[in-house]
Amino acid sequence: MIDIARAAGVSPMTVSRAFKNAGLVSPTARAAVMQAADDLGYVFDSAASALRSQRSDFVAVIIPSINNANFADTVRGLSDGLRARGLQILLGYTDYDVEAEEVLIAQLLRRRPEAMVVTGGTHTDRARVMLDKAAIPVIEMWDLPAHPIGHVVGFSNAAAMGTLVDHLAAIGRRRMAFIGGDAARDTRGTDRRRGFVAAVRRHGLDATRLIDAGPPPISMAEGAAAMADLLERMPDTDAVVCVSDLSAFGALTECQRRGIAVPDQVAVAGFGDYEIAAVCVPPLTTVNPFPLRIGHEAADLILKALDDELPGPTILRVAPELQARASSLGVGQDGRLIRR
Amino acid sequence: MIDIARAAGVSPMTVSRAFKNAGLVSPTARAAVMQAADDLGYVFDSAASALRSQRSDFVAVIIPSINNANFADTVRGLSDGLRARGLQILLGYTDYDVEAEEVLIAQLLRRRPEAMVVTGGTHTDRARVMLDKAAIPVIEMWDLPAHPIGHVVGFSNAAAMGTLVDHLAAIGRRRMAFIGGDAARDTRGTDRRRGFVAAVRRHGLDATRLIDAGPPPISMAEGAAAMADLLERMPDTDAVVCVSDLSAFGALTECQRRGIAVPDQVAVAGFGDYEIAAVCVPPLTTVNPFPLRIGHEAADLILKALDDELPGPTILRVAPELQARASSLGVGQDGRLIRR
DNA sequence: TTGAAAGCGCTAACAA
DNA sequence: TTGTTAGCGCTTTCAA
Repeated sequence: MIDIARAAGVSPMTVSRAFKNAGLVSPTARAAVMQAADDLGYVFDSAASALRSQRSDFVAVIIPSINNANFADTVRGLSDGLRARGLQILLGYTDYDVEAEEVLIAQLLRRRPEAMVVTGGTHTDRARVMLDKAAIPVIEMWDLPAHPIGHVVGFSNAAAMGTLVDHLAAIGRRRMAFIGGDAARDTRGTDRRRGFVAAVRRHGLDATRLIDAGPPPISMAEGAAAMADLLERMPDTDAVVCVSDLSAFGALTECQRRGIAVPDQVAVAGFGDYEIAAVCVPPLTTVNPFPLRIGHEAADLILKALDDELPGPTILRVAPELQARASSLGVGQDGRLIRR
Repeated sequence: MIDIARAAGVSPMTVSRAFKNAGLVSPTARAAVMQAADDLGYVFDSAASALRSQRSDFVAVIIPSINNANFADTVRGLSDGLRARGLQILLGYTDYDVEAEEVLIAQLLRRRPEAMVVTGGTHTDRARVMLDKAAIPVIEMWDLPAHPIGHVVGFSNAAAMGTLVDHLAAIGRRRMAFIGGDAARDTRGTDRRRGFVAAVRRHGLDATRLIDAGPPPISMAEGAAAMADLLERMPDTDAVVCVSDLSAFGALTECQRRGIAVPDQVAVAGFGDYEIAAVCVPPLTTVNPFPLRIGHEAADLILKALDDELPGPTILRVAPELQARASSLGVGQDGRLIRR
């Protein structure tokens, strides 16, 4: 910066101001600085800036998996909303492991992010302490934690599953099964299972058809294997709810391979409204949690929190929406959806 | 750090050394430092460390889209390989736009990454100049650029497509079509189209059945729409190659909706070997580019480059593999694949 | 609108 | 194995 200052015939401070593009520098000076910077191939050093100003312009974001279209959409929403303010995302993923999350939080906090976004409300005690002490805005998303750390942008996974079960009950399904992951790890998956069981019982139906498909995330292939298992053990099942659209698609294909009619013999439903749900044949009944909107709202919340415009911890509900499609409803000759 | 030093009864330098966990500190001193740090809730400041040591421990990685399972796998491979050395990924995505890439490169270079990984070999002139001047290891991946900037981990998209066309020709397909994106933007997609045309011509066949499905990435739904278009305009087509498995799956579903038999009437093939290709019915013939391996190899290359163990620019080929499945071959009564 | 002085929190370099 | 000194490249603060 000193070199640029010399070349432009100004002080380093003017160079600094020119790069912050506030209106605090004369157009002449700015032009001279930019010219010199270009000539000398100068690249601004954010680390030095961050150290002195105590503003890193980082927002840390932790998601369970980088390989998931829904979380990717949320990150896009965050990224879009934060970019306008010059905030950059520092991304980490946990592979659905709270211990890994703790390590990640410790690591990311060293970079002095201005805010931290985490997925879900389940964290280790140490993770909670670290986030508390960090004294930065914290946002939990994709859930409605019973004991939030800071702000929240999410929805009740259990309640959303209830909506799906209500739909299946309304179209006459009585022997519903759930395919999901190992209950211990993926808390959102566990919440969905819990919501399934509660809703099925509420309808006075049998809530014991639960297939454990292993540790999350449940892949398409694992969904297919779980469906095979289910069809062997409980062949009279007339509806299957899967923890996500990906496993639901796997389950659907298993039905196709076995010549089992969907939805005539068994209805199939997923969660997430991934693109595949709308495109596959038949299209999948599912629940849209609006991942992009979650990202946008989280970004908004961060910007407001950084501007001290939030009076206290804010809980923002993004209501999921049922997408009833042919995998549960059936399609008539005229192409319109019909009930069983 | 001064506070920790005081509390632990050592100098700040010893605190610094303890946190670098080299074997340069006595176990006693280290324990005292860690205890004090824990008591005081100290969090190491990477920005200050980066400024003084001129080592950011960042590796910048630029991919076209964060919402793509293949690129996500490559990022996982990179992340796994770099984590062991304490290197953290700074991720950016371009939405398949070279201008956006240029902006991103400028932004990321301000963070002083130790290396930069970009996708493909097409960049703006300014981007090339910036990367040159940055004087850090640069890796281009997912392609074999004609004029590499630095190191390369990739494959020829055109050649890989040729393999697919050869396979279709070998099983007797003669009227092949290609579904892909707007030629101007996605260079890997364009290379695949080019490879398709060249290979089809090599077999003495008509290479004019090219469907433009719009700007990349081509979604499942866009693949379905393109297939509908193709079936209307050239109903005698007996094989369709899509720029990716996602569009290929969309095309497959369009055939299912129209009652067109795959592969009997038309073979469908994709690119990428996404999970859906193996799971859908019938499973999709495709090409596996080994995205995770690309990430691992890129990470290896970076570590070697940072250790000055690379004599010069290195070109690492990761050979893609044809995955011939039932969407092109057909399945006999015994479940084994048969030719047409 | 511009500049001078000081210092953010670490670590390189050197010394003991 | 430990400590001292100086300074990384910016920006805050204050003054002109």
